[in-house]
Parts: sequence; C-alpha cells; structure tokens
Amino acid sequence: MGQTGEHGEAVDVVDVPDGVGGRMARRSPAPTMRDIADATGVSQSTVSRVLSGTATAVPIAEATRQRVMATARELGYRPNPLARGLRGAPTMLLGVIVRDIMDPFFAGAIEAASLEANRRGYNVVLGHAHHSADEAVALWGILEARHCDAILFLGDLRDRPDLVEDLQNTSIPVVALWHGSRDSGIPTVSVDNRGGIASVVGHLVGLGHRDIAFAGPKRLGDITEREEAYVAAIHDHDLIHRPGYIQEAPNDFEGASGALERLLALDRPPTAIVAPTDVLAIGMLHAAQLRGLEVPRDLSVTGFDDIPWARVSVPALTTVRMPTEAMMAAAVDLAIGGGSGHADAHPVLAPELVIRSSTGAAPSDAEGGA
Amino acid sequence: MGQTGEHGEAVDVVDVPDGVGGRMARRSPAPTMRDIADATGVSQSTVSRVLSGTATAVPIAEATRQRVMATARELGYRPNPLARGLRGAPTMLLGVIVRDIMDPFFAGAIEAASLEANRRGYNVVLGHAHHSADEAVALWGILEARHCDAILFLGDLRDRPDLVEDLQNTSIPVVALWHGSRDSGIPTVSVDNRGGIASVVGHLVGLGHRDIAFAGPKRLGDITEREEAYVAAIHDHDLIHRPGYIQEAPNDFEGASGALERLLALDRPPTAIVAPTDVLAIGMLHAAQLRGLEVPRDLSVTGFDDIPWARVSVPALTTVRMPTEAMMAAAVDLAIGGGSGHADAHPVLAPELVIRSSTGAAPSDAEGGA
DNA sequence: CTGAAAGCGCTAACAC
DNA sequence: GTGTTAGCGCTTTCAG
Repeated sequence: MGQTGEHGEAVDVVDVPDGVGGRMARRSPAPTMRDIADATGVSQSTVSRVLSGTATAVPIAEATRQRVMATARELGYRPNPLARGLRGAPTMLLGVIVRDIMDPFFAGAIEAASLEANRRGYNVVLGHAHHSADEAVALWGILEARHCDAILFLGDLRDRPDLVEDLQNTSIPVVALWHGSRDSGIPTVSVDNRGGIASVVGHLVGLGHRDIAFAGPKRLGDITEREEAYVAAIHDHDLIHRPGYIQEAPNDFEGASGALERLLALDRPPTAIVAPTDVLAIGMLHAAQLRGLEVPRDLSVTGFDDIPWARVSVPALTTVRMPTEAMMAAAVDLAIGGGSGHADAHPVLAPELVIRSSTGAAPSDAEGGA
Repeated sequence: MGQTGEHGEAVDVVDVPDGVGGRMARRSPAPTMRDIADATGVSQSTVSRVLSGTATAVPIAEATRQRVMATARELGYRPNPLARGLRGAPTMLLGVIVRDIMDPFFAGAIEAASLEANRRGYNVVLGHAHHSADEAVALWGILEARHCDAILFLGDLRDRPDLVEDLQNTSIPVVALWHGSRDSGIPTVSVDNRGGIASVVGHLVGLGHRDIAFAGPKRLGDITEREEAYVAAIHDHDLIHRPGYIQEAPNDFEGASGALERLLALDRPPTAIVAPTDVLAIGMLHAAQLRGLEVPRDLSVTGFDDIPWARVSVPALTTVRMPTEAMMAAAVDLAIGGGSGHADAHPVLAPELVIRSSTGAAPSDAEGGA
C-alpha cells in the first residue's frame, strides 16, 4: 500500500473473517426461492409469482406479497439468471465479438453497441479475440447456446470462411459490422467505403493535389474496399496511377512509419496520402514530424473513421466520419430489435467528410512532396 | 424483469419467415443430450458421461463412446452452459466492469484482463457502465449470481459507497483495480501513484524546472492520489507552491485545453505541467500547439499511464508507464487464480518513468512559460 | 388465491 | 458398462 496509515485506518466494522477474495461474510450459497418460501411459510411457487414480476398473471393476496418481498429483501435474494435462462427466458445479453479492443475505433464501436443495447434493456458481453480468428470461433461457441440472445461480429471475418458458414447454422441471430459490404450470407451492416474515399480524394484534388498515394493493410474486407475505392477515385479524376503509390501498411504506428518512408523514397513522392484508418493517418503525422516534414505544408494526410484522437492530433486530422451510432443501431435492430425484422439485411450507411488541418494546398511542383 | 408487458407477449420464436436475423438453416432448437441419446439408442446419462469430458469417472465402452461422439458431431451438439452452470459448474467467465471503454487506458486494461483470463481458460464478460455508478451497480447484479465466477472493477467506485459495501456481501470474489490504494474493504490492486509522480517531478526538477503545475480531475481515487503526490513532491524539492498551480480538469481534451488556458493566464505561468493521465497530457500538447507554444521548448508536459498514443503524440510524451499487465495478473490471481488465495489482498505495483520528447530544459527565467 | 408437481439440460449418485 | 433416478433454481400448468 503506497501510503498506509496516512488516512483511513481500515476500521473493522463488520465481522468479516478474512476479507480476501476467498471467503466472504456469509456462507450461504446465495438464497433461493425455496429459502424464501420456507422462511415465509408459503409455497415456492407463490414466491416465484411474487418475485418474477409477471405479477399480472395471477392475483396474489397483498399480505402474502408483502411478506414474501420483505423476506426476499431481508435475505438479499437475487434471481438466478441461469435457472431463468434454462427455462427459456431470454438472457437479455448481446454478445459482441471483436478482434482488437485497443483499436480506438473498435473501442468506440463497442461503446456504441453498449449504448444501443442498453436502450433496449440488453447488456453487452464482450468477447475479445486477440486478433486471432480461432479465438473468435471459440468465443462464438461460448456466446452461443442461448447464453446470449444475439451476437455482433465487429470487423472482417473472411479469413475464416468456415466461421461464416457456421454462423449461418447457429440458433441465434448473428450480425456482422465492417465486414465489407460484399454479400457473405449473413446479415451485414457496412459503411459506404467508396463514397467516403471518393469525398476525400475529391477534397484533395480540389486543393490542387495530383500525386495522391494510399497506404493500408491488405486483405481486410473493409479496408480492401477502401483501397479499391482509391483506385477508382484516382481514375475518376483522370489522375495518373503512379507506381509505388499503393503501399502495404499494417494498421499500426510502425506500419504508418514504414509506408511513409517508402513513399518518400519514390522518384516522385506524393504530395498527399490517403490512409484507410485514422490510426494509420495519425501514425503518418508523427512519422512526418520525425522526418522534418510539416503537415500540411509539405504533405497532406487524410484518415478514415474519425476517432476521438483525430481531433487532437497535431495537426488535427482531416478524415471521414464513420456513422458508428447509426450503424450500430441498425445492427442491433437486425440482431434483436426486429422480431418482425423486415429491415434491410444489408444496410450500407453513408460516411461524412470532416475537414480539419492535416490537408492543405498542394506544394508547388518544384518542392513536390518533400 | 424490469419492464413488464413488453416481453411477456409470448412472441413465437420459431418459424420466422425470412432470413434476416430470424430463420437460420436449421429449426431444431439446439440439440440436447436427450436428442443424442435417442438418436444413438443409449441413455442420456451415458451421453453425458461421454461428452462431459470427465470421462475418467466411469469406464465407457469404446464403441459406445464413438457412436455417441459421432452422433453428437452430426447433430452439431453444443453443451448448454446454462444447464451446466445451474448444476454448479463454474461458468469460466470473468466479469469486468468498467466505466469508460473509450479511455484508451481502460481499453488496454481490458485487453490485459482478457489475455490474463484466457491464460487460465477464462473468458471476459465486459460490463460497460457509461460513466454512471448506477449502471455499475446494475451490471454487478447481472454479472453476479454465478453468471460469472469472479468480477473485476476497473476504476474508482468510491462515489458509490453502497456499492462497495454490497460487494463485500456478494457470493463471488470481487477485485478492484485503480480504485485508489486506500483501504475500502475489498481486495484492491493498485499502482504506486506517489512513486510515479515523484519520479516525474524529479525528472522535471533535474531539467531545471521550478514552476511546475498540476491539472487533473477531482474526486477520483487514483487521480486524487496523484494530486496529493504532486503536492508532496513539490514540498520534497523545496519548491514554492504557487497559487493556481493546481487546476481542475476533466479527463478529456476539453478539460486539458481549459486548464492550460487558465495556467497560462497566471501571473507566473508554469514552465512544466504534470498531468495525471496521458489523455490530459496529450490534450495539452494539442492545446499548446494551438496556442503557438512549442513543446518542450516553451513548455514541458508529462503524462501518466503510457497508453500507446503517448508514443506517437507530437512530440512523443514523457510519462509514467503503468504496470498494467502485472497488475492485471495480480488481480486475476486474487479473483480466480488463488483458490488458496493467500496472496496479498492489496498489492501495490511500481510504475516506471518513460522519458520521451515532451520534456526539456526549463526556459530561461525571462521567457518563463509562454 | 395458493400449493403440488413437472420439467428446462445437465451431472452425479445409485442401481443392475 | 450402462440405465435409473434425483435434483440444481426457476416458471408454469393443473388442482384445489
């Protein structure tokens, strides 16, 4: 203990034998309805009727109800969700499986899922798959089996086609988000990657940029779409697709730094870089500063997602705002909200360009890029 | 059952018309051991013996075992954790209740918890309390009742003393992290805030700083300790405690910006600012840049936690590295690892100073601070 | 209005 | 070796 004895002297009020995680104050293994019934002198089913909230089903004598409730409170009764679940009651739990919590984008998505779930009386059970698809499979097994009423998958799953296949055979609804909008048999909520990238490239072109590069990870559903959208946008603006202008970069700070190095080493370095995620873009900002480049004077950088950090990067990041809340609302509707569920099973939502300070006029041709 | 009437409507679960989240490939409501028994022509308990893994209990004819397993695989059998749980089996679930997932520090903590839990065959169930202590209470209720085998609370809970009290009466182990090291009756794992702040202030003093300020949120266990540690450190170095050098700042970017403004408006602005979290420190970096201040030439800034973003801030942040993994390992030990559990119920781990680029020599007295 | 009894899917004594 | 029989805590008929 940092500073013991300084303040609260650990006043022993209760008679707790030894407070460590092991043995707690009371030993009774959690009071059950039986206990309350015995203590109150009524039958267990009466207790159930009083305590299950479905009181309207059968009238109960007010006196009895009071006595039962009193004893319940006294004994500190808490319903056993396992037993309820066994009987077929919904667990009111929404499973969310994500591969990388540390990615602030997904952290935000989880927050949104949690909010949206709470709105409907649900709670979120988070399964964290540490980047590994195998763990995702295991988690799915855990969350399945009516432990959760529905499951959301965040991010791309296509490197595990068997998973996707299994998912269709499950007994509970599964919805995937940011899984790429290509059809894969399961309900999917996605963002219009093409539109988002188009708006970013348009913005850059409007600023006079002609040498626009892209750097992002490969083989990740959503991200791949953004790369394709970049190629399409370059084409749409009649720009030259220069060799080396598409760099592979893992979605982390090192990836950003490496890609920037390679881009700057080109014969004709780009004057602007389109990154498919804010993490990458912010990594570029940092790497550029280390390289002595000033953004946006020497180089413009754009991101995608609009994570909170994009507002406080130096300089603040021009990016594409992900409609996370709306996507999550749609996903939760698909998963649990819509019993009638005649909603579109594959909604694609529109993102929005957010212009901040990491983009500026293209440098004059002479000093192009660096 | 919080809200009546809503679900009581007995919605037909089966036979959902179209493929949205409704009808999946098969309609059988999940195969049970009974089904396998019937299909195989053995008794249900034999199926249980084969499938429950506890095979060593009673010998089973290899032929039978094979037949059972085959049918099980065929039917796509999955054990029902609810039923197992009802029987008293551990759920192998570790509940983690956190108030702010978006805070990257806690995101990292969750990641660590997840890793540590997985290492022991557990999975993490995340309860998200949206900053509200009331929700934390509700979550606790949900995760309790042997739905989880143990619960971790991340962050300070002391604004809800009743929660803490309840926690001691629970039937499952509860451990709190970053709850401040003052004793509160429940097992707690914390960091040596005092040591961490002392090292930061020492570093700053070594660089020639004499006018060192502090800005952080109030009334948050761990953070309050950091503030007290700052006061102590200032005193230990025989520095003058100047008025206004302790500013209140909510733990977000706006908070950082506001506090910086107020600090710079002082008669004698500080040459260095000690922030109790990296979020605040990075917010200051951004705000300083907006103000035209160059860090660390004009102002030094330090953080606490060493979140991943601290490495890529501009400039990279000098901070105190939280021993998150070690703390989490200790916490999980306390919660589930130690059945014997004779570990220290209140370990305090040491953080480590990480010097990067946001701190530098104090400006000469003339230009002090701005 | 209330009690008795069945059973959700599974495990664990007990029999044979 | 395998089948029978009890329940785990709860909801829900079905009888009073």
